[in-house]
Amino acid sequence: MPRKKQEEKYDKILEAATRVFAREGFHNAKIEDVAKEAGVAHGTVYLYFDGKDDLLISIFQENLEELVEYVSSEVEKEAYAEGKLRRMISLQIELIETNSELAELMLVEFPQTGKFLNNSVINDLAAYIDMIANILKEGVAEGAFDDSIDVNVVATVIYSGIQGIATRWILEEMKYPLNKVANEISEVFLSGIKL
Amino acid sequence: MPRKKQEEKYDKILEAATRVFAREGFHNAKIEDVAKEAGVAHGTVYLYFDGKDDLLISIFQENLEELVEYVSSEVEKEAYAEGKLRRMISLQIELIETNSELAELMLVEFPQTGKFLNNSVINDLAAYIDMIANILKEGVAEGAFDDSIDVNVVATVIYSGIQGIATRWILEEMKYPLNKVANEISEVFLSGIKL
Amino acid sequence: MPRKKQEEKYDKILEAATRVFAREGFHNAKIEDVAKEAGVAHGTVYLYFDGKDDLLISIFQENLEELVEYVSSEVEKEAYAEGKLRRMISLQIELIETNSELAELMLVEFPQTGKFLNNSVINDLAAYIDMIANILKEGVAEGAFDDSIDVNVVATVIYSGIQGIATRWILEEMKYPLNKVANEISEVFLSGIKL
Amino acid sequence: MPRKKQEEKYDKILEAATRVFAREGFHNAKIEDVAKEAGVAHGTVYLYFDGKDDLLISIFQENLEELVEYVSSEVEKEAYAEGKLRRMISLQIELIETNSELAELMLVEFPQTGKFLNNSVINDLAAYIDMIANILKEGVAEGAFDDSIDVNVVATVIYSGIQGIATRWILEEMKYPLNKVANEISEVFLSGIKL
DNA sequence: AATGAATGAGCTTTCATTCAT
DNA sequence: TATGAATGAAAGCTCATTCAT
Repeated sequence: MPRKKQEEKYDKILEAATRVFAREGFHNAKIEDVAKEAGVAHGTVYLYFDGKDDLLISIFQENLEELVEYVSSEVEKEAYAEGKLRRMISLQIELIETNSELAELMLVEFPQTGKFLNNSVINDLAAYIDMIANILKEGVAEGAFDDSIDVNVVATVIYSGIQGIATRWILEEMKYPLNKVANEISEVFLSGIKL
Repeated sequence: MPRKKQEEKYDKILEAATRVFAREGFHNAKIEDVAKEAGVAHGTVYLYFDGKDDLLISIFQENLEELVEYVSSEVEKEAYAEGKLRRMISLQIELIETNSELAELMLVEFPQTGKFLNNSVINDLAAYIDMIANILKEGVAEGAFDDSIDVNVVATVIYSGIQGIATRWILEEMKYPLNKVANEISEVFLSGIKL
Repeated sequence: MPRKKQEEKYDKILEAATRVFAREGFHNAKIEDVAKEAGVAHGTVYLYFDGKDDLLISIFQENLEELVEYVSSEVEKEAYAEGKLRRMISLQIELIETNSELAELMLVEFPQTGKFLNNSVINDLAAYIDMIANILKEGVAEGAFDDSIDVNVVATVIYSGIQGIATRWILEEMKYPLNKVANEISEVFLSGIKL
Repeated sequence: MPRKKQEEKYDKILEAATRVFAREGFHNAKIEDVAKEAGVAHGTVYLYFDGKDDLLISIFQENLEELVEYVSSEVEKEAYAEGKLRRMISLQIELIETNSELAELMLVEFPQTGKFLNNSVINDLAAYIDMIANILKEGVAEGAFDDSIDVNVVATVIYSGIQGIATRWILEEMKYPLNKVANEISEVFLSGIKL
């Protein structure tokens, strides 16, 4: 499997796959479609990836890692937990809006196919929720958040709330701007957990 | 007279399909599997349903309708919005736990396949969220809930939060009892919107 | 995999495969060709066989067994080893001539593909050579054959001599009648081992 | 000057192909494997050969020619037909044992693929059998061999007997030393045809 | 109504071959 | 000469669907 100079092509195929899988759904998508979208012959896809499954797993891995890193670093710019949580939520919403194909794959395709694939992806997802849980713990330590909450459950609810909003938005074909709701969500959750 | 027999078989196939689709995933599942699970020949499936897609749509429709009806009627037993919301949340969680295969289908398979299918299902889902939105409106009218909230967004967040918790629970293979979290969720959201 | 009433189709496909594999060579032959030759759709082949390999193995097994049985019983009609050996050789030659496609498969395709397949077939072949060795042993016991011969080596040489003659005959596209040489072969070997 | 280098690579590839084809079987072998075994890029193979088929044909031709020449010259060192035949048989066995990969290709792969290839190879094989037939003719002329034999049939049987022994030896994965059987074979055939 | 044998479109994947470098 | 990335024909196999019984 070539890499290096040819990372260019590797990336091109991966991006094409992201678009095609999001558009057609993983199972409906054909390798041929991905190849066409990437402007290569379908055989070329197999030079860079082990097959259709590997393509999907690679998309998840390449992007989740990057995402967690980016959001983590951004969030650290805020001094207090409340700010961190707001930042995280708006960042997340923003990313979904900017990168809706990837989001669609993550939110809509992943649950369906994830079960049958390598679960390193599940671990990456867990890392993301852990990040939220850590913000909540900080808030509790700061004395800003209610200490009776179960941080893991609430973290999951927050993650899921965003995910759900985004999923709905995607299924409703992105008819309205998503960023407006970031504040609304932040308010609901913050009122819900602030002392 | 044969009517009874027929409906019996219709239901048997539908239930078998629910189980098989949840277990294998819609795309991986074979009509043959569904037929075997239902104890009929695979040809028989086509006497009751138009095909694989119709089977999935039928599952969604039959159950969503029933669900909305049941939850609506239960919720009406409560006098105030807060009680209604608590009731709705715990009922929803309970149903997911009791009927995890159906829930899995709704939460995990639907988003993936729903897009490509008849969107009457999307309308049914919308009806469910509307029901939540109506509870919220009542709460605002009662003066119990913050009137600055956008009831549609919050309804979606609540719906999604539950959905998300459940999805995670399903993907983590139902390792812990779900009902414990119903209260936690109710508290978060109610604190978040109560005056 | 259906059987029973449909053994008819099972046989039809097996015979078609024998012809096609002999004609095209196992590796060059396409399932499609076999299906066409049998007058069925290519999918049907998979109802009766697990795949291309299974088709080849099945041909070997179905026929070798039958062959060993038939030749054994025929040979037993002779009282003495010399007669048995003559009978075996002429029978073998005759069968090859009558059933040249099968013979071709056995002699030409098997060695190439056999290595990579299930070796129950190799055992069946061994059974055949054992049968020859047993005739030789009888001859030695009768005092008719030279007791200094290694029966296993000679049995293999006899088997191979026939096989080789047949292979050559097949590769030269069956230009001359094979049965004429049966006697010649018998003479060579019998003179070679008779006292 | 580059001539030397070139021929070196030609030979290196040919030898690599012999090994790989014998090990994997012609159809299972990949040009990539041959190239790797020869220590060149797979594109390079096409600078020296027209393709996969040409590679196989070239192996046959290069080696058969050499073989016939070598055996002929060796055989001529014997004065009488009987000696020539013994010499030929033991030489043949020895060569097979020494050069088992090539032998495997000749004996196991050739019949399968030979049919579909250029038949100059078949002619070379015929030349080899002719050589045996000529020895037999000499023997008859010397008055040493039975003049009632059909020299062509017997030549083929002898050739095939050796071939068969060798094939069996190869398929049984060379578990026993082959040279022991050379004498045995010679005895059987010589007793069979000597007066 | 029920069956299940048969169909064949359509997919993934492999790999001999080409050709720009 | 040598390379190896790229190509795309070709093949095996699956399974939703049909339909004769």
